[in-house]
Amino acid sequence: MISTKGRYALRVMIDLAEHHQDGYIPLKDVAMRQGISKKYLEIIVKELVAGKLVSGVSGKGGGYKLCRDPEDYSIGEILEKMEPSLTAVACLASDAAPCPRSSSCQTLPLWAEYDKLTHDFFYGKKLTELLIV
Amino acid sequence: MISTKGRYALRVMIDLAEHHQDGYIPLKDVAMRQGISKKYLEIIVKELVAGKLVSGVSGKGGGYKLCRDPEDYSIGEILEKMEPSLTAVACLASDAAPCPRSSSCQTLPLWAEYDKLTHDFFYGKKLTELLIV
DNA sequence: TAATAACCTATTGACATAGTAGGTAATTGG
DNA sequence: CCAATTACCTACTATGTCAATAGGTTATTA
Repeated sequence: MISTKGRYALRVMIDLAEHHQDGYIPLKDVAMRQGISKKYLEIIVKELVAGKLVSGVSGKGGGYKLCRDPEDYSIGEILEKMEPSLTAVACLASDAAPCPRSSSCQTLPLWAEYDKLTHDFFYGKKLTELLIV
Repeated sequence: MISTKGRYALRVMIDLAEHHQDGYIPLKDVAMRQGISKKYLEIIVKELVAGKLVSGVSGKGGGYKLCRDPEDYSIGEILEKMEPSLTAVACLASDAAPCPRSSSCQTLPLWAEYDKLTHDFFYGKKLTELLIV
């Protein structure tokens, strides 16, 4: 399941993309428009900054802004910054302990196939495909 | 994420399918072969029984057995019996509270499309595709 | 009739989720 | 130049889910 962090992050990115020409956007505005607590969004945007997806400037006239042009973001990379893993099963997560059954596991190929499907879907979709403007 | 319940349930179903000709299979045997605690499997199999996927018989000579032929099960229906929801976001779960933003939500179509992809993938796969025998 | 096996209720430790609270540091418009 | 604005930081917490474990009772038959 995609958590609120992933979903809200996507909405923040959409919001910033739609106001990309307006320079730095205060988080207050995004929170207002999206109907999400500003305090909670702070946590989320912090991770987006750490992931080099957006940049922030403090002080009056400051706010957040996309680092690149909106068309250069895929949904997949946004979600992967926020979710511990986009993978369907713990066995395939990047931080997974090696499983002794993996070589003989009859279900592993199924999960791997689904993982590829998921990855291709979300990395194939671009942020601009979700914009209204 | 698919939980252990879903993954173990699938392995139980595979195990029962591979021993389908042997009549009722004691859970002890399945637990032994799969390397999963029998106690935990009891919880899982109980739900499979409630979902009419397998049937159980008590007493000596008893055990569990698939209700239908192995080729008549899809992976999707097995997983949906065990997981609260196969859906990617809470908004689309069957027990979800109606969201006031749904009509204007810019991300909802994305989640819906991914949900369909997931559904089609897992319902398209059959249990027999995972068998060795 | 004793062994076997399903079936039942309850409990628990660990962890993740979805926030809240209250502050400090940086920057600039007036 | 300073007060308003805004990002940035650390910490805390309630709630719920997950992944089991524990200890029984009931049903069936070799």
